[in-house]
Amino acid sequence: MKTTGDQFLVKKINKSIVLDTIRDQSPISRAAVSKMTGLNKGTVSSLVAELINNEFVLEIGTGKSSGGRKPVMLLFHETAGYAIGVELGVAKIRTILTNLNGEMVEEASRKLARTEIEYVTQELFAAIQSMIDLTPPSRYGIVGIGIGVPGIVDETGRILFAPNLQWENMDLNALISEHFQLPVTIDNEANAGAVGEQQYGAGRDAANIVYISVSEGIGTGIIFGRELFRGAAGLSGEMGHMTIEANGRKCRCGNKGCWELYASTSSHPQYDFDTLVQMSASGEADGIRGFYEMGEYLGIGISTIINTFNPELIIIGNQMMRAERWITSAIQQTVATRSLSYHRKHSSIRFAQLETRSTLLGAAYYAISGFFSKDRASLAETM
Amino acid sequence: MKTTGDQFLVKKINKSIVLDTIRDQSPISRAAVSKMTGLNKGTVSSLVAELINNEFVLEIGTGKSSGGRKPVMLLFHETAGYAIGVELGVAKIRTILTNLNGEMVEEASRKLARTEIEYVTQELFAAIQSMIDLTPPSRYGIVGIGIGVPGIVDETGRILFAPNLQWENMDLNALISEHFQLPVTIDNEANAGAVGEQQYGAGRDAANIVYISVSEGIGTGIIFGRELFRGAAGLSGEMGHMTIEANGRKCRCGNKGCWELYASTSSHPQYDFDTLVQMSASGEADGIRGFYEMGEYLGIGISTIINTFNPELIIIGNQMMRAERWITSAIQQTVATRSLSYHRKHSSIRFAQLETRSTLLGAAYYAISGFFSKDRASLAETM
DNA sequence: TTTACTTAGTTTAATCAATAGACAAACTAA
DNA sequence: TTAGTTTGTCTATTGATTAAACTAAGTAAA
Repeated sequence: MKTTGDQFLVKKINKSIVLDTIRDQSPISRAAVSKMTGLNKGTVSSLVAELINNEFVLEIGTGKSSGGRKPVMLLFHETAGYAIGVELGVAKIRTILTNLNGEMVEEASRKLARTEIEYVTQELFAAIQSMIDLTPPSRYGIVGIGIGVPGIVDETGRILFAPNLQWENMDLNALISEHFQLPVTIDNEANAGAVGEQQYGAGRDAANIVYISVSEGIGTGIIFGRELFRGAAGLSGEMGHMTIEANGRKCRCGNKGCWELYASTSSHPQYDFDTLVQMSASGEADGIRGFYEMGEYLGIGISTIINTFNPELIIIGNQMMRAERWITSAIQQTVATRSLSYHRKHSSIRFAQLETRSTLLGAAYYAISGFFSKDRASLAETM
Repeated sequence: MKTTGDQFLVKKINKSIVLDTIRDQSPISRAAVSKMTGLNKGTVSSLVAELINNEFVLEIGTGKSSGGRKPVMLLFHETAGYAIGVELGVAKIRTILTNLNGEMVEEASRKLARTEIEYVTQELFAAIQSMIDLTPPSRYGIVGIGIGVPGIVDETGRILFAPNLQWENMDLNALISEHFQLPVTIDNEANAGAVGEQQYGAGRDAANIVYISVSEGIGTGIIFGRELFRGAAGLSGEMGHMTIEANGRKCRCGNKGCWELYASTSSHPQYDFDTLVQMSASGEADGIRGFYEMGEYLGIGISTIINTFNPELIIIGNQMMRAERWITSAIQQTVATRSLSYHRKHSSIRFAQLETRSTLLGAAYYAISGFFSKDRASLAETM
């Protein structure tokens, strides 16, 4: 059943437009919000009054006059609540605490000695609890927890398969949300990274982004029309397993010639990634050649992505960023020869701006956006 | 500037929900519409009254009582207007006339002797005019023209590049819409085919579809969340040029090892497509083997599509449909070994249900949906 | 035939959100 | 001092939905 329209829907739409405008443009006056949104001045006044009442917006005194009465400047109240972002890796758990603007206020990391579920969940509980303990007092407190994991996650937050952790079919979402009694969002590490870069990093102005997380495997997060794409079952974006050599090496996924066998950090036949970085940094030809070849293969996959999606922006993130200066030209050259010219003109390639925090900040954003997009029933309570 | 909410928006939303419900479920009573949509009985009554007034809906007498007053059954008035769908091919122009339900009422085809722009546009004008001449009288007449073309089209309907017609950068939309003074939508043939199958064919219940148009090249139309995906500049879906052999044959697009070099109807090194069909039909091993290999390569690309998009449905259309019985098992087997099991479970592969009319019906649907989704300003005039 | 009960559809009064426009407040500039 | 401008609030109006009453028109059982 489609949601029908009524006045509550109208108010919800307009209230979130006003709040978004204030958040993006603050400090801003009521009059300016009215002009920008096209909403009537009176409407803006009344919605702002409610937002102030709920502490989502603050007045911070008058601004400069432009020939008439001085405007009262409004600010998004970024510390009315906090969000927790978690990145569950194979060897460590990283956590951050952000305000409602996605600005980091605390950060921590703890090593994981093993990968058994019981041990890891205990460590997760402890890591999250320590962030909660560090949270300053605020109106809404912790508004939610977002978690990025290295594996396939369905739409409900169940981890279907995490090869590196050797987990299968595990309902992490239920576990965490029951323990902390807070809203929890769990997603693939690449999806979270894509969202992080889109909200706070290299993709802030782009509507269509493909984020490529390159480490031991290759994961992708696809954003269309400013929204993360999820396939039929919430799965998607496993482009690391697209075929680029029809009769290439065998992959553990069952396929042959998968992209990640040729372009991930573990794809070099001889040296591991750390060694390659060291060699290249000290100018050794073998290292530089190794990265050049990886860059070419990355370019092959990126060309397919450009022809398929024609995204405004392709962002390369995760471990492979450390090789930026040795792979960039190989990628660019390969893409220049292999992608369709009409598409290439509209696509550019960049490296992640948030460096190693794309996933963490994206995870925190899941919690923040979940808080602000609650459905009508729960909105009525808080807003 | 985001569209803000007001009561006109609410009415527009609800009116289109009511109309959609009647169209999908007709014949249906007002009471049933109210139950299905959750809208108040009075609201439904008043919206239906307006729809009847505008001849979008008809009353067709009473239905069966279920223990009380007999319901008045409502019907979507499918002949209140007509749409024209056009498929511009290399050797011919095909045209159909449909009612507002996308049901074909006229069909025609005319051969193209040459591909020069002047000649082809004259033929297009004549082909469309002959459909207009055949249109029965109705309240709204021809509501629009949709055209599917073999090439890259931008969001405004400008043909950027049509290799088979040898056209470049041509504003076909302006040409046609000025000549007939009607709304015109122009899109790539594969996108139109995807929309056709989604609305009227194999994909009617699916939200996420990838339509693969396989003829001399391979084009794809991607539908997410019941909406056609368009990339940054309205371009997208040129998956025929994804790399499946990193060092494969040279393609005219500049890339090497493009999918369409191995899996299109023109990909056999020795025989042309018609010959292969004939050979296979008469049981010749060479023909059957040829199709088996094509099926394998199709399967390779489809596996990548499954891993990338995890669509509910993959639809194979256009010329390659004629080889359905010889390629199906090769495709299925290849996909079974090459795609990720978690994704494969949620994806199924079918052939186009509208046969050779996917593109034509999709093009007509562009015109119909354009008519029903006019913006508020023009809606006020007609509705 | 009568009576009780159902279902369909309309009408009416109430609610509520946005809007236009009047108005007050506070400022600039001549 | 005065005229004009900008900001923000207040008020009456509009219009869409809704709940609930009401009318219409049937079924079913005593």
